[in-house]
Order: sequence, then C-alpha cells, then structure tokens
Amino acid sequence: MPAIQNIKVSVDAVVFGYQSATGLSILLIKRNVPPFKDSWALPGGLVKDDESLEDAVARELLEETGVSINYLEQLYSFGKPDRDPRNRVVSIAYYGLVRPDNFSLQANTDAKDAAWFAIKELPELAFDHALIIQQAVKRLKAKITYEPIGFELLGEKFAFSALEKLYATVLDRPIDRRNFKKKIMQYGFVEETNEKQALEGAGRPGNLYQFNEQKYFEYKQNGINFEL
Amino acid sequence: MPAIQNIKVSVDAVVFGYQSATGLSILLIKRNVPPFKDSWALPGGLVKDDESLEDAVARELLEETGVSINYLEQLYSFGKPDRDPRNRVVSIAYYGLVRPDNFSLQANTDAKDAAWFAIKELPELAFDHALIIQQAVKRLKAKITYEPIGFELLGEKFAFSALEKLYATVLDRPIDRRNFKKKIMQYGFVEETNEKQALEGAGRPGNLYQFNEQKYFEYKQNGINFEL
DNA sequence: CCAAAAGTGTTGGTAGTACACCCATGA
DNA sequence: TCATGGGTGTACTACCAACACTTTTGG
Repeated sequence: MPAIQNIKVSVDAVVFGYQSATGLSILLIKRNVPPFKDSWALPGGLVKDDESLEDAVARELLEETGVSINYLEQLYSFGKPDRDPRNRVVSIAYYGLVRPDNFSLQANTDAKDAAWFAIKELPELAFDHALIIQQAVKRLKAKITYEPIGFELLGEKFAFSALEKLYATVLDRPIDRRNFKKKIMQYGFVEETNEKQALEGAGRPGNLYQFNEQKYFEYKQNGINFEL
Repeated sequence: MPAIQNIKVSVDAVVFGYQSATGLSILLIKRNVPPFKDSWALPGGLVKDDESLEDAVARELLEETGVSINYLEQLYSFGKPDRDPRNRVVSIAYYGLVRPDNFSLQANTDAKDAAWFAIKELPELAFDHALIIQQAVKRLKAKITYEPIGFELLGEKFAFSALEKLYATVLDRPIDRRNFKKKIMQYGFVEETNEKQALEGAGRPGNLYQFNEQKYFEYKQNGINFEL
C-alpha cells in the first residue's frame, strides 16, 4: 500500500572508558566526510543487510577506532525524521565499556581521527550525538544503583580508591569512603589481593583488589539494589 | 561504499490494559496477510518516511485496533537478520498503557481482528513477538519499583484493592495490604475521595481513591525508590 | 616532620517487615 | 448469621548515614 520505504538503519556507540586521572571519557571520531565533515561524532555507521545490530556496532568500532569492547548494551533508538540532513536514518544507539588496557586507538577508513574525550570536556558533536551521550550517561548513572559496575571499566587489579572515584564520578557526588567500602565488601564481589599498589606520588600505598567474577555476574543478573 | 542498504524499519506496540477481573492483558491483532496469516501478533507496521517513530506507533494502533493510548515509551529494538522471513526488518518496540475506558476495539485495514488477551493466556505469536512481550513485562516489572504506576492503567477513581492487585499481578507475588497502603499513602500521590465503591458481590464497600497528578508526575520524573 | 592517601568502628535514626483482629455489607 | 472483602497499629529488625583519628609512605 505505501510507497517503498526509504529509511536507512545505522548504529552508534557511546563507549566509556575510565582512568583515575582523567575520570570518565568517551570515544569519539572526527568525521572526514560530509555532512559535519571535521566535526567530532560517535563511532557508528550503516548496518549491513546480513549482520546483526550488535555485529554492526562491533565492526564499526573496530574499523573506525581499533578499540575492542568489554561490554555492550543497547541504549535507545533515535528516529526523528530530520536527525540526518541527507536522508532519513534511524539509529540504534549502544553503549559500551572498555578497560584501560584496551584503550589504544587506531584510526582508519571512515575516521580521520579517533580520540578519548573527558566527559566534562566534550567538543561540539555532529547530528544529535550530544543527546545520545546524555542518555548514555543517564543510563550509566541509573545502572550503577541496581547492578555492580566497574569490572568492565577497571583493570584486572585496582586500588579501592579507584573504584570509589569511579562511583563518585559517575554519580557526580562525593562518597563516604568507609560506608562505601563496607557496602561493597558486604556483597562479596570484590576481594582483596595480597599485592600492594605501586606508588604514584605521596601517600600510603593501598592494597590492590579484584572482582570475583562469579559473584559479580550473579549480582549483575539478579539486579541487586545498591543505594549508595 | 557499500551496496545499497535494504532494511525496513517498523514499530511494534505492546499495549497493556488492566482490569481487576482479568488482570493484566495485552492487545493483539490477528494478521490477515502472510506471513503468519491468521496468527496473532502485536499491532505495528512499517514507519513512513516522514513520520516519527512515536507517530508511527500511534497511527498503527489507531488503524489496527482503534485504541488510543495513555502512555507510551520505547522498549527495545529488535534487529536479528532473520526475524522476518520476507526481508530484513528492524523493529523498534514500544510499550504502552491504556485505561479501561479506552479499551474499546475496532478492527480495521490490516487487522482481521483485534482482541485483549490475559497475559497468562497468550496465544501463539507471529515473528519474535513472544520475545518482545517478555521484555515488555520485564520492563513493566522493573519500572514499578522505581516509579509510581497505575495512573495510566486504572480509571479515574479506583478501589485501593485494585491498585494493590495491580501491583501484586505485575510483581507476581502477594503483597501485604497494610504495608502497601502505608507505603503508598506516605508518598502522597494517591488520595482518598469521599465516594464509596459501588458494590459487586459481597463484602464491605471501600472508599474510592484517585491519583494526585501533580505529585504523581513529580515522583515519576525524579524516580523514587519503591521497594515493596 | 609534614603532606598525602589508606585504613578502620560506633551510634542513631529511619524505613521495611511481619503479623491479627474488627467492620460493613449482601445473601 | 455467614461469607466476603475493607480497614487499621505495633514491635522488631536491618540498613543507611554521619562522623574522626591513626597509619604508612615520600619529600
């Protein structure tokens, strides 16, 4: 009955990385084709006819940035008729988390350049990507209160203060160190190792901690209530 | 660079209704075109080139069932390459809530028939619609714990036990009447009216209650924690 | 010895949970 | 008078929030 539909389907990825020094960062690419040539944008692109949405995200990320991901989840779909000035594109946005050891970038094909930007210092963004990022941050913030988080963002071993800073950063408010540690330890998905932190600057070196993957994923599945 | 993309974009709607007698129901249509001719399916269809996703859902719902909706929210996008046997279709699923006074159905155009099905007695469904419904139920269940719900599902005035049964139904577990009432009333988004329940069968008639829309939507926005 | 970060316990308030009896109505 | 559903209060417990001093290291 209707004329042939002329809508394209794309995926976009909001990829978060975390480092104690810079805090939460997002991976962006610099576009080298119009529209928005030379603007920064989320990695992403058109879905191929025979690949799943998840495969498309992973492929685009690898092509455009060389980053491989530890966690990927669908965020929201954006479909306003005019969000792309060329033609109609419905984009399914995903958000992902990567660990510091996967931070290395390699620009490629569509991307003139790829870079990490601290979440507080994002540049102007192409299309409605600022909106997409805003949604992703909101989701991350919500998620942290009903699921453990951190395993996909921190390295294998980490200082407890790194986890604490991560929560404080995402929630954007200070956290009481003692209550936080009590709370986290009582769940048992974080355990102490017997290694000590390598020193950076002054201060007493702390122990290193690691996630107990078994318990971590149990809590992740069952969705415990946090309430920090 | 790639061959022209050949993917269609559709929307599907999981519409919930609630009645004390039957509990939670979902609105389905009987397909009158192949594939899955004569199967039950979610209302939905292809998005037009110039309409937003939300408009498409509302239009399809009206065309196919004649039902108008009190609440609509995006659920998830489904994009497995083989989910539609004809050609590739990515579907953005929405879920909606309607009040009893909007229950009336009028089949039309694409739909041979439309009907409400109790959630415990769903028929075989076309495509991956069973999966979509499963996700919608999960979402509704999650939502109820961090946002008030009910305004969009109950009538203007309702017996307190209706609200209680709604929660018990969605959460699929018994609820202590006294604690529930204490909890709800303490938030203040439900208020007593001075009307009494019209009797149906035996029992002491209760008061009717209504939502205080102002407070209801405040809580909805700020996302309070429920924990029943 | 000073600065910086890590480690650690106690107390009070609040909110959740468990639980049982009486009341109003129709049949 | 019986069956059905509506209405209500208390006591216990568990969790959250607030809060400060000591320890280890480098400079």
